[in-house]
Amino acid sequence: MKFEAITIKDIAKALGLSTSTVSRALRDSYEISPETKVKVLEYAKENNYRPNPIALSLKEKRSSSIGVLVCEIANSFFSQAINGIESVAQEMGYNVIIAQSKEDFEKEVSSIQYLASRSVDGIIFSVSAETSDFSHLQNLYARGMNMVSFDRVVDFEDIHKVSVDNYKAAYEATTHFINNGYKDIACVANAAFLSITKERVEGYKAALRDHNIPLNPNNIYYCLHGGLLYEEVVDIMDDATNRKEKPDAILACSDKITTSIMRYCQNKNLSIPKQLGLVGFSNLDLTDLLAPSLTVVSQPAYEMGRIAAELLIKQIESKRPIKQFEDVVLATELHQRASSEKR
Amino acid sequence: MKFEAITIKDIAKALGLSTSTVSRALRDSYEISPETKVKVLEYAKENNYRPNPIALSLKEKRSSSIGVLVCEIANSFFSQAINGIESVAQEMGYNVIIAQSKEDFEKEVSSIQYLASRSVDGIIFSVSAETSDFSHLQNLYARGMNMVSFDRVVDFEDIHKVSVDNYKAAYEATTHFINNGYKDIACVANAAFLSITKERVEGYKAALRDHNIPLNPNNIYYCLHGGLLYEEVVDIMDDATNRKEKPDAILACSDKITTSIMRYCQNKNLSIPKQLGLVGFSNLDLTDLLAPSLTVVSQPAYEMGRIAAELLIKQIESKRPIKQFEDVVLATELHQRASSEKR
DNA sequence: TTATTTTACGCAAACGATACCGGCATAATT
DNA sequence: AATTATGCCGGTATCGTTTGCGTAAAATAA
Repeated sequence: MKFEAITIKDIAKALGLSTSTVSRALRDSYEISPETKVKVLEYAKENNYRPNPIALSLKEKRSSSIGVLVCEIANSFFSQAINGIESVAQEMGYNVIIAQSKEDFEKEVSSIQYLASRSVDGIIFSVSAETSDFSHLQNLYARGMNMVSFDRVVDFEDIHKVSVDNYKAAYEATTHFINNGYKDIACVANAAFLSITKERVEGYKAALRDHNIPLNPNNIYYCLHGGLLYEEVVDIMDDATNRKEKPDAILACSDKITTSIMRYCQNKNLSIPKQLGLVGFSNLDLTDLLAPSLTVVSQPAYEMGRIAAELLIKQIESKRPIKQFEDVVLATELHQRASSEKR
Repeated sequence: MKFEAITIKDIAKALGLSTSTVSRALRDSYEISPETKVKVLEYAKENNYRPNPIALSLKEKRSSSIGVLVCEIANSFFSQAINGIESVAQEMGYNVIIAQSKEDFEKEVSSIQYLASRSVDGIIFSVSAETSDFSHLQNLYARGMNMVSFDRVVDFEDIHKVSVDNYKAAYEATTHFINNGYKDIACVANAAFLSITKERVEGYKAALRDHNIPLNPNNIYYCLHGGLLYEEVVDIMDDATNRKEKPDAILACSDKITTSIMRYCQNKNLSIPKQLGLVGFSNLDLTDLLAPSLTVVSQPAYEMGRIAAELLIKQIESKRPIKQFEDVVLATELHQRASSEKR
């Protein structure tokens, strides 16, 4: 079964005109008589004519679509960010093709290949937790694909970046713990390669340093799969809670990690915040309803998506190569709740 | 700036061959000598040749892409369903274009227009809460677009449908309330037009009837915007909790409605389940961590997405028009937790 | 040697839309 | 009356790829 749309040729045949005349009539060219225009326009409307975007893409060498690569749609941060991207894309006449890496390097490479071969006009990407080699992205960028790095940014020269101040976010969260009387704060971070991980861990370390708390290297944990696997978090928590010197608070550096830790604590009957304080990075809109209500660092995901899309589309539509590259860094918000209450 | 990919023409020119020879060599045609094939293949590989899918689409009259229309990506049910759709699409060589209606009729119409004009090969759709007129969908289907109705299904003749047994889900949830000693159970449903709303309300009514509980019409509430607006739920809850005869339990028929009610209760210091029992339809994976842990009806969203995508792609690739239309109805799961504990 | 088949390739049309080039009427100008 | 201008429209190439058809050269058969 196939969906057969009416073409300019059909209109031409039906009205005894040439395709060029019909094309010009539809585009309201001055070279076409008003009567012919009316005839064509009426016939087109009656038969619900829509120009074939594929033919246009082929001719114009652009597809009016942008690709988005994220690790996972079913993640509040990314779905909100995609919402932002979509809203801008819609306004500007682009459509959005989404690809997921599932935090898997191979899948990221093939997804990028896929987007490029689907002739998107540009790509907004956030790298997977497994990605330490960026050549697939760098090569594509070098070959002229329009790209904006987003959230988990890469340090290419001359590329638009949109992210949040992860250093400050972690610094504030850690300081919040310290101010509330926590002494031995652990940090469960994402994969070590990621920009967000490095920045958050740095912020965490800096906060300890500035408050004269010695850093215990054992207190820093990394999740190679970004917490996508529950077992990953279980192993870490087993270690943390069975060590000689147990941490009294945990800074969880991603949505998944945060909820996994909460689930672990529930399963093990560890009470938050009594036995363990918890602050998590999360964009879920019901963290206030959790037991206990969760102190979170939230990111302006929708806004980040909008900005990234605006930068990308501006780049796509720019006549001359862009010289000035933006490094947009937005602020996060710390919502203080029960999970990190004063000791 | 534009991303210029290498074409078959470039290869032909470089090797002193014709485009047809190159094309056939790439497709490993028997008409091409082994030496030429090797030359072409090597050159193609070195220069990272990828066939232009747009040109192919134009020629083949198919785009190898499917459209998905949902009300909202940032909704656990739909993002899981999209995951299912994506996984099948990937396997079968299709890409997915997502459009959101945001529960808005106008936006749904324009999104459908958009998908159709983007020449997708088929569409999986779940109608918006505002949609009572289905002609935009029916017309498109009549004109030959491959379509699968999903979740919030429509009652067209001869169309694949994938949904859950909403009647039974609501029946079981209501019965669960009754068995736990609740007497006056209200139902906060989605927009009245929706198939899921009708079925869930019917299941709710049937459970009451079967347990000889008289139906109080005031106990059925509808959310025109599907709970997307918090105020909508506030108005309903204000009414329900200030009536003379106040319900002692609420069946919340969507994710958003459920969390909105929880938030309302928290704001108003209404204790769940002491003052008000709550069961909600939800696909969030942390409802067990809420305060109180939430009794939910969960849907096999991923599986639904997979099935819908399989049906659609089978239909797209079928040579002859499909005669046999599936009406797949999957089972939901009731997870009993604290929010609906025995009175 | 001649006739026939096979091998290996090129030519050109097609998909839908656009745009340059050109042409034929009729009208306006000299 | 001859020339120019203008209004209106058609022919055709183009984007990248596939494919049916045609054909030269080579290989085989007669």
